Amino acid sequence: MAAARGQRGGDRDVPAAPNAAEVTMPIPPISDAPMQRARAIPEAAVARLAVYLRVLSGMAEQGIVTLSSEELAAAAGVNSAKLRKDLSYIGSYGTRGVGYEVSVLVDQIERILGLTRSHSVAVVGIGNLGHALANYGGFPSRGFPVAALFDVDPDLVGVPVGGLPVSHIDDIPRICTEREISIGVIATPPAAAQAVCDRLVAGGVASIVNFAPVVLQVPDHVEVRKVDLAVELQILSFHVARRADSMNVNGSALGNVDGVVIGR
Amino acid sequence: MAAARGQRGGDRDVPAAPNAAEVTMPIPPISDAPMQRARAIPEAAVARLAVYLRVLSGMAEQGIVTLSSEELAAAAGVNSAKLRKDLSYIGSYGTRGVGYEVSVLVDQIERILGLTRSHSVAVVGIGNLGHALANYGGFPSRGFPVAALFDVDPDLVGVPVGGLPVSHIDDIPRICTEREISIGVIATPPAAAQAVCDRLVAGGVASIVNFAPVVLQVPDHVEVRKVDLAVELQILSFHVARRADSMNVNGSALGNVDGVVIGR
DNA sequence: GCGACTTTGTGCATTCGTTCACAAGTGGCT
DNA sequence: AGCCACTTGTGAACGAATGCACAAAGTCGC
Ligand SMILES: NC(=O)c1ccc[n+]([C@@H]2O[C@H](COP(=O)([O-])OP(=O)(O)OC[C@H]3O[C@@H](n4cnc5c(N)ncnc54)[C@H](O)[C@@H]3O)[C@@H](O)[C@H]2O)c1
Ligand SMILES: NC(=O)c1ccc[n+]([C@@H]2O[C@H](COP(=O)([O-])OP(=O)(O)OC[C@H]3O[C@@H](n4cnc5c(N)ncnc54)[C@H](O)[C@@H]3O)[C@@H](O)[C@H]2O)c1
Repeated sequence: MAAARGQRGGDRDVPAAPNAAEVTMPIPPISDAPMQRARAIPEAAVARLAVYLRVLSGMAEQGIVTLSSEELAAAAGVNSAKLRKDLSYIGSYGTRGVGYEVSVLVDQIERILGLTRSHSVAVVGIGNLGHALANYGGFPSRGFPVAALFDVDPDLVGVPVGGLPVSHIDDIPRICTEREISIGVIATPPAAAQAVCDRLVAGGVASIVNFAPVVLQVPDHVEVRKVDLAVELQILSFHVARRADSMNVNGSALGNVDGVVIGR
Repeated sequence: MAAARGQRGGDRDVPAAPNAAEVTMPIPPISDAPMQRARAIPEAAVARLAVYLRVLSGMAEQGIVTLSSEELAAAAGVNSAKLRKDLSYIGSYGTRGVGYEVSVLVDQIERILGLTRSHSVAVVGIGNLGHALANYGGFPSRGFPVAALFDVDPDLVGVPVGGLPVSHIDDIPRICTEREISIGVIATPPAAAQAVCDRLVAGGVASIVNFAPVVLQVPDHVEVRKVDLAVELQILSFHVARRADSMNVNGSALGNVDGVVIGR
């Protein structure tokens, strides 16, 4: 039964077709090519642009006015060629022989990332994690005001968290529509995540960040980014194991109990 | 001054060389090829294996014994060809015409991910997020016991959180070495992250998960996975803006105020 | 035992992303 | 005015990851 697909942000992977239809165009043989179909920015580049933006904001605060791709690249932890190519996707805002003006880059990246308008966020599941998210000041200050909180627990409903009262999950569709929520954050136990996700979608939310360790099934027009701590830890574990293996010239993997890892 | 690189997990990107030296081997012309040098598993596949593992664990609990690549792929939200290729990196454990045995896959994936031994975790920065992490039961139960907590705040030092007393950050190197911490989780304010990271590295920690919105500079042998909420939100914002743009056949982007997005 | 059917495992083409390396601009200095 | 040092922007080569499609390998019913 071909089950719904969706689930954009695999983990550290960059899925291909965003919308299926419309983006790919298998048979464009003759036809008129009207305009260059808004050059696509590689998914991976978008993620890095967000990082550049933060680094640049920090630099702006330090009063830095101009910098070279080499400097920005070092600060962002990437290769300078990659950085220049990333920036080239959004236009040509540098000056050869000089570098980039910080404020110009900030403006342009914000424009591309759609940060010129703010995007209201709803957090669902006000437990340990949900509390942390609701109280976190870093979102509102960056154009992502937390405009709704939801939980199923009657003891929580009505209680203000981070200055905003918690609503009941039954009201998700109505309130999300009313408050024009554009991003939903799921921080419920795994078992509840799919149901919560469905309600968010019913409320018109097309962008979701999911902290629950489950794979959400969503319609095509909805984008899900997964944040999965357990997966992160397991990836690290994999690399640790790998490193240990490659040192295993003489076997005895289990004998190696004195866990000091290269002390430095 | 070539500044330190490092910073493994860009975001949604899959950096190439894990260890630089040792992994690639430019000139293996004649020489004896003893064994096939542990075929490399693509970085992106590793992340998915962790997801398959969780899905499989869930299935095992439901009493499912056998399943096909198609079924597992649907449950994990990926294409079945990709799933089979991912599994093929770790060996051939399926039966043609039948499928895979859940318990076999679970064992094999755990083996590959290095989950046969447990990896002690230290959390640094016991604030909102740190508390949530320290109290979270999902890590210990999956082979990642939280074995140390650190903070700079004197009021917190000594206080037990999730059953474990908080230690002072000055003791990071000593305690990490003593307790054989293999993974460090940074949940401090951004300004403190680099210093904390340095101490973890000094304590022999070679794997780090960083929640602070800063780019950490680490030596080559240390792997950093970044978890960056703000970046996730901005990526979603980008796609929202993009969708809005592509609908803009007749302009008036700002006029579209009745946020209902295809309600469904 | 045999043939029909199912599902794996993988070679291959393709698409996506990174890196190299250099021509083309820019500003400053003489 | 001309030259030089510097830095961008990008074409092109490379490499990684994805998806297709099918042969190989197995099961099941008879
Ligand atoms: N706490 C962490 O550090 C951490 C780390 C990684 C992943 N996670 C994941 O994040 C999620 C939340 O974790 P947590 O530690 O905050 O859990 P928690 O148990 O503290 O909080 C869960 C909250 O969700 C609410 N809830 C339960 N069912 C609900 C429903 N149907 N609709 C709405 N709300 C509902 C509960 O009332 C509770 O307030 C879990 O899926 C967990 O696996 C948490
Ligand atoms: N809370 C969230 O939902 C959230 C979301 C995304 C990112 N983050 C990031 O995670 C980090 C932690 O967020 P938070 O909300 O828990 O912040 P918080 O202010 O609640 O907690 C920070 C903790 O770090 C401690 N600390 C300060 N300096 C330290 C140092 N030098 N060494 C060790 N500990 C130190 C503080 O005492 C405090 O306990 C921040 O970098 C934040 O940007 C948080």
